[in-house]
Order: sequence, then C-alpha cells, then structure tokens
Amino acid sequence: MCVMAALRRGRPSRPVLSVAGIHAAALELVDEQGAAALTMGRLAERLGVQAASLYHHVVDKASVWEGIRRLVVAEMDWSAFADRPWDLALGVWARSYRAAFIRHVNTMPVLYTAPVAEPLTYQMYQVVCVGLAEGGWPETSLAEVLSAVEYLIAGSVLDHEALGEMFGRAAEMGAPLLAASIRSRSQVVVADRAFDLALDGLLIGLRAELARLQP
Amino acid sequence: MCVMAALRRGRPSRPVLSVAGIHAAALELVDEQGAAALTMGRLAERLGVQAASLYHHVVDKASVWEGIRRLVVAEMDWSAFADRPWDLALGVWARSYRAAFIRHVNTMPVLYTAPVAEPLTYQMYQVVCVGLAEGGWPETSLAEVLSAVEYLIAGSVLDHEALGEMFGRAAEMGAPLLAASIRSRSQVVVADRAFDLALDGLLIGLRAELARLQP
DNA sequence: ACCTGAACACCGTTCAAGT
DNA sequence: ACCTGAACACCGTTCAAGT
Repeated sequence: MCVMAALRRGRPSRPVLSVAGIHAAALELVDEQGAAALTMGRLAERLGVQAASLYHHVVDKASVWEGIRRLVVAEMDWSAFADRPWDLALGVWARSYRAAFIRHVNTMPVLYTAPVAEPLTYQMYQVVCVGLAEGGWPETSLAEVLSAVEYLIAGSVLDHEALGEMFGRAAEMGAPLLAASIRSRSQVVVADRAFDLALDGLLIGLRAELARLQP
Repeated sequence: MCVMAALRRGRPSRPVLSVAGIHAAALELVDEQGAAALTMGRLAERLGVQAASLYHHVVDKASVWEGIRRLVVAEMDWSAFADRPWDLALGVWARSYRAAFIRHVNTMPVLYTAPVAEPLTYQMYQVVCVGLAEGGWPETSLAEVLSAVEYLIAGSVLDHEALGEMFGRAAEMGAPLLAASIRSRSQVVVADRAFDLALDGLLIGLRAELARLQP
C-alpha cells in the first residue's frame, strides 16, 4: 500500500491508469475478497481514483471480467498440443487449467457462466481443437470432449476449494453424514489424487471412444 | 395475466402474498428471463405489489434463492435409495437431478455456487449418503462420490443447454473449429445419449473403486 | 487525452404511516 | 399482520467541466 496524493481536477501530467493495471487490480480484488467485491467503485478506490475514471480505459464492467479471464487463461499451458499426442497434451492442459483455477477459485462462478468474449481464450480452444482433430477426433465430437474435460476440472476445483463453504450448514440441517464426510476428506492431497484418478479415467474412456469412432 | 386493482394504503382484507407464491413467481421469472432478471423490484411487480412488501414474507433475496432451490430439488427423485442397490439408486437420482436442472437451467449459475441453506436439500443428501454408506462406501468417500455425480450432471446440462451461448463468438474470434463443432453437435438426442454413456461409465468406475476399497 | 464531480436509473433493504 | 410510500446506501454508467 502506498499513500498517494489526491488527484486534482483536470488531466494528470502522466496517466495514472492503464488497461493492464485495471485488470490486474481487478483480479487481485476478486482473489482476495470474492466475485461480489468487484464493483467499479471499490476497484477505483484500490487504484486511487474515481469510479468514473475507469471508463476512460474500459468500456464496461463485463469487459473487466473478460480481462480477468485473459489473466487466468494466460496461466494455462496448451503448448503440448504443438508436438505431443492428443491424449498426453490434453492431460498437460487439463492439469494446468485446474492449477490456474485453484489459484483463482473466486473467479469461477463468473468465468464459468458469462459468455466468453476474449480472444486469447478462443485462441487456446482453437489450438486444443486442432490438436484433437489431428489426433483423429471428428469435428462433431470436439465440443463434447472439451466440455467433459472442463467440467471435470470445475467439479474438482470446487471439490478442492469450495465444498466446505457450499455445504457448511450440513451438520445443523439434517445431513450429518455429508458433514462428517466433508470433514474427514479435508486433506488437499486427497482431492489432488482424486483428480489424477478421474482424469486418467476420462482419458482411458476417451481413447476407447475414439477407437470406436474410427475402426 | 389478470388485471388487478391497485392496492390501497393499509393492510389488505386478505393477504395478497405468501412465501410459496413468492418462491414460485421467482422461479418463473428466472426460468423465463435468467438469473439476473430476479430483482426484488421485478419480482414484486410480477406479484402486483411493492418491493418493500416482499420483506413481510421473506428475510432477504438470498432466502428467495433458497426457496427456488427447494422447488428444483423437489423435482428430483431419491426414493430409490430406500430399497434398491446403491448403484441403481444413484443412477435414478442422477437422471432425475439432470432432468430437473434441464428444466431450470437459468438457476444453475447461482444454485451451484451459493452456499446451501435449505433443509430439503440437506435431507436429500442425507438419504443419498445413507444409501451409499449402506452400500458399503466408507464415510471418507461419500463427498467425493457425490461431487463426481453432481459435476458430471453440471457438465452435461451446460453442454445440453448453454454451450452455444457460452461460446457464441467462437467463429468471429479465431476458434472456427470450436464453432463448427458446436453447430454440428446441436441435436438434443446426442447430449442425452452422451449423458447416459458417461453416467454408465461413472457407475462402472465407482463399482470398481468400491471393490478395491473393501476386498 | 484523462481526471473529477455531479447526475441518472436501478438495486436491496429499512421503517414509519396507514388499515 | 400486511400493505404503501419515502428514504438510505450502494450500484453501473454518462457527461460536462477542468487541465
């Protein structure tokens, strides 16, 4: 935290805001305080500025969320699709995808439901789709393979990070077994191993399905 | 739609609102216009009443969402856990769970991320957990079995209903393969069959895992 | 071009006034 | 007890005024 002089009325001698800085501050805010804490007012406050000033750099709040999406996607690794077999590359991508969302769980409710309007994200999907297609997958199956992987990840991340919060009132509200199970399950290692198992299982299933599709 | 006389200032001779009526109207609103359309103002309007009046019956907006959760959960079928083997009951429950959320897709973003504070939902989980435990599953695995099933469902429902909206700009933003795949995949029947296959696969995996756990 | 301050419509919520 | 109308703090967004 730095103390900053209040800005005077007119244009500052050097710009105090930038698109990248706004997006970075927004992600920080969401990481620290959750998706609901991201308001234009609080984001501006964190940047030492008025809410209205943000609109000189971003068109609206939805575009701030797409900036956040870019930062999270940029942490993923889809490079293996360039030169490795599709199943191996899919495994590398899925693990990095999961790791990125574990670092930024609070972004999930929004990023998993808002329409994607962010070029880097589409670039990533294009590379993944090309890799799968070159691996022999028919066009009609690509979207389904992707959603299978993505929602396995979503489930795993929420299981890893949010299950306790989601079902926090299980004990007092008539679900003692669920409460006990969540309590006893709480080591991170378990969730990680469960993901590895589930991903390996999915990859086995996908290889079998592909063999069935192209005899 | 019925034309209603504007209400006068004081207490009406017969109550015009009820908790059940508010929850039902809220679910209708979300089904028709999406989660963002649920505001206390628009909900009140639909009920022919002022927003402030709602607070005589519900404590806050979050409790309205929990009322919606109850209505969706009430459409699910967990009766088979009473007298059928755990894997069969899990299959029946999962299919009814999926069908309920397909009828109410717009509720998913909120219901899947907001903490559960609704007794019927916990009752359902308790019955499911008891059924699994009686089937031989150790307490430590219950939460993971549940999340595996739930996120398979989430993935399938979003694939079924929302993939086109989510990736609507794929074609113009550099992901032509993804766009083509979503277009070519669009028959509902495919998504249904894919879910049946995936669920059967998951059940096979779970039976194997249970056998490994209790030799 | 890039900031402020004031304004707008809307949001969830509270509460005194009225029957 | 149960509705209205007025009020509150907050929200996203616009825009004229200022440098």
